[in-house]
Order: sequence, then structure tokens, then C-alpha cells
Amino acid sequence: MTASRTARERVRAELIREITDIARRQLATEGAGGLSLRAVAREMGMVSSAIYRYFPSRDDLLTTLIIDGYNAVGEAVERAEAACPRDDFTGRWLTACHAVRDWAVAHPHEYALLYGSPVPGYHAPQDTIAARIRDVTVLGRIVSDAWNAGALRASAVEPPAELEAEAAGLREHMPGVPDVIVWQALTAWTSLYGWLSFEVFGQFNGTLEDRHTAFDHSMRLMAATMGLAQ
Amino acid sequence: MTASRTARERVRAELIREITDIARRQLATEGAGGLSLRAVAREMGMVSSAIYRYFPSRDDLLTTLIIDGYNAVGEAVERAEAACPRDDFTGRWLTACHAVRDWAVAHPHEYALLYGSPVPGYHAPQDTIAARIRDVTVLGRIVSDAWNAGALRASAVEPPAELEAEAAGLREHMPGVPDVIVWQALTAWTSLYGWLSFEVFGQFNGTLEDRHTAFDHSMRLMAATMGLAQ
DNA sequence: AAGAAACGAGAGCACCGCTCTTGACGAATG
DNA sequence: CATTCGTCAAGAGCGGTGCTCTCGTTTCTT
Repeated sequence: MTASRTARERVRAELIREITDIARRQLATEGAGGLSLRAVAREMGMVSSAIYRYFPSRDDLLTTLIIDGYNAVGEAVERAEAACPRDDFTGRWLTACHAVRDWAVAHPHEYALLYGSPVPGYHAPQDTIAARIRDVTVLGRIVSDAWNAGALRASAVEPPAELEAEAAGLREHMPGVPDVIVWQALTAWTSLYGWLSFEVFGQFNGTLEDRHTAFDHSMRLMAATMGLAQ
Repeated sequence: MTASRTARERVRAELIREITDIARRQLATEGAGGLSLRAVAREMGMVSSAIYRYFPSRDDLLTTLIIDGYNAVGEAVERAEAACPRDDFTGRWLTACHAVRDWAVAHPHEYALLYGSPVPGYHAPQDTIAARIRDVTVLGRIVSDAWNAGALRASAVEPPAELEAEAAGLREHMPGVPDVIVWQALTAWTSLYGWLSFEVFGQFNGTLEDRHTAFDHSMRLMAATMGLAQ
């Protein structure tokens, strides 16, 4: 219809962008708890109540930042993995893991917002879960491709029968893969984010120095757990 | 010296205990961010400033809760693991994992305080790291015992040479174990807490129902990764 | 041009952590 | 026994927060 929006709509979109930019910078320096609408307003030369014209509450601003964060990490892992030779499954897995880690280490507070303790009083709306699956989609396709190419070995540890119904939802991300592999992949997935949470949240402080190398080795071990030949 | 403290000291200790109890209950219901000194004081029928006679700041109260939390989870895993036959290493590993999970699921907010995003503005003092190692000590001893009994198999994935110096600090918890096993154990450790973080922080919501069974299977897979015969 | 919608500013509410002062109380000391 | 001294609860207050409401202005729509 109207390709050029009205002037008011343009300045409104611009202001929303500026608010989120400032909020993201505050989030990066202060953390989620230090994100204050009044501080954003102060930095914009506005009065605090004016912010509520654009974001009805602090939670809505947080939701926007969360969605942006999921998209950022998803895009990072998508781009990194796309540059790999398609038949080098271990390489694709390791590249994807390192892409997630690089992003997490570079944006610790945003990582905490996405994968850390839920912000008190905040409950994630449905919008966030749609953006959240970009990285797991990439990881799932690696598993799926590897299985279809015959590059995956099933572990000797068989999943119990009770889990048969449970695997269905997870298999959406890795079509055509048997249950055994689904659980191996899920375990690798949790291990990846377990490492990142430990590293980003400081649990390795004082005990582990060369985290890049150790992470690489750990993810190679998880590739083996997943069933990828070494 | 004086076995029976003065009356003043006794009532002071009692008040400190009451404050931490109320704070822990608030933590359990509201989360770390919802923990308020004023609310604790209100519940005690005190004025807020009086609390500062016993805890110089909100952070000091948090520190007490964190140390208590580490001790609680450490004691839970110690007790559960001690009841296992000493030569059933897979059983000891699984029991310890389930003990950590049971505690985490029962105390999600305390788990978040210990292993989730760091509380904004709070920096953990040295006191907390001493209490933190109780669970990893138990897990390390399982690995150590299993290795010394010849029950651990080294993975085909060799750690790179750069990690040689790094293994020293980690080996303190599992004496006599070669580097390959140290890294396998570290990977299993991160996988355990990665799962718990996903579960407690709600990342499994909607996709995984029978988490107990799935967790059990995942930790069996990690036992294999660690080198334990299935 | 007139009405409707959106907007910025300001005051205000209830809450927070934290500080400072004041007056009451109890215990050790002279 | 009387006094000094440390501990205590209470209150007022500071600067901060998210959020609401009102008011006068600006901008878009009809």
C-alpha cells in the first residue's frame, strides 16, 4: 500500500531502534539486572515515562532483546556452518560448536539472558521460542545429514522403551534419524551448553586457562558420543 | 573458653538463623532477584534498618545463602553416593548424578543462584569456592576409584599436547588418573550440569516430558564417554 | 479546517538498598 | 550500688527503580 510510511511512523521506528540499541549496550555492560528504563531514557534525553509510548513495560523490552539475541547466535552458527564442506560432519559439528562459543564468550550478558537463570518475574512469551530454534536446527541437520550418509554409529547404550514417545518431538529437528541417535544428539547438545554456561558464568575461573583448546577437545569427545567417527 | 555464650550472643545467633531461613524461603518462592531485605524485615516484624546489624549488606546475605546451597547439594550427593557398593562405578556415577538432579529440581531457585547467571552486581567472595567443591570431589573420587580398579577405558580421542599443563589443576580431584581420563571426566561433568541448567531453566518445556528417564539415559551415555564400561 | 490519535513532560505512587541519628536497654566495671 | 559503654530497634531520609496518570502540544486523518 503506502510504501513510504508517514513521518511519524518513520521516527517512531527509528526511536524504537535507538531504544533497543541503548538497552543492548546497557545489557552488555551492566547485565540484565542493570538494565533500567530510566537510564535508557536519560541517555536519550527523554523523560522516563516517554519510553512507555514505545515499550509498554520493561519485560517487553527484554523480550525484544531476547529475540534479537537468539537470532544473533542463530545467524552466527548458521553462517559458520554453511562454510564447511558438506560431507565433513565432524568439521561441521566442531565449527558450529565454536561458533556458539565464540558468540557466547563475546556476549556473556546476552548469553546469560538466553541460557542462564530466568529473569525474576519475567515469563517468556511464545515469540521467543520461535527464534530460539535456529541453532538447534543447524545442529539437527548435521546429525540428520551424517546419519543419512551412514557416518553415524549407534552407541552400545540403548535408550529404554519408555522414551519411545518422547523422541518424536526432538526428531523434528533431525528427520529420518532413529531414536538411539536422537538421544545421543540431545546429550551432545546439553553438553555443549553445559560447557558454555560453566565458562561464561565463571565456574572455570582458576582451574582452566586454555579454554578454547579444552572446549575443542571436549566437543570432539561429544562428537564421538554422538556417534561420529573420530 | 566460654562454652555457654552470653545471652546476647545467643539471641543474636538465633536472629541470624531466622533471617537466613526467611531469606531462603523468599529465595525459593521469588528467586534471587526478588529477595528483599525489607521484605525479610517485614516478615520478622522488624524495621528494615535493623537487619543491617546482622548482615552488613544484601550481598553478605546472598553469600550465606550460596554457601548453604553448595553445602546442601554437596551433602545430598555425598550421602547418596556413599550408600552405593564401592565397586559398582557406573551405579555410583548414576546415583550421584540423580542426587544432584533431585536437589536441583527440588530447589530450582537455589540451583539458579549457584549455577545460573551471576547475580548482577554481586561478586562471589573466596568463602564460596571452598564449599563449591564438595560435589566435584565426590564425582572425582568415582573416576579415581574406577581408574585404579581398571574399570575405565581411555577414549580413542587423544587430548592435544597443549592441554598437558592444564590437566594438573583438575587432577587434584582425581589423583592418579591420566590426562585422557581427566578430560573425559570434565566433559561428563559439564554435560551433567548442562542438562540440569536446561531442565531447571525451562529449555525442555514443551519438548521433553519424561525428564527423569531421559536424564538417566543421557548420564549412561556420559558414563560411556567417561570410559566406564556400560 | 476540525476531530482524533499520538506524543513529551511532569508529578506522583510504592518499592528497593543503604546510611545516619536517636533514644532505650543490658552488661561489665568502678 | 552507680556509672559507663556497647548493642540494639526504630525512624527519617537519600537516590534509585518500574509504572501510572494527567496535561498541553503536535501530527495525522477525514
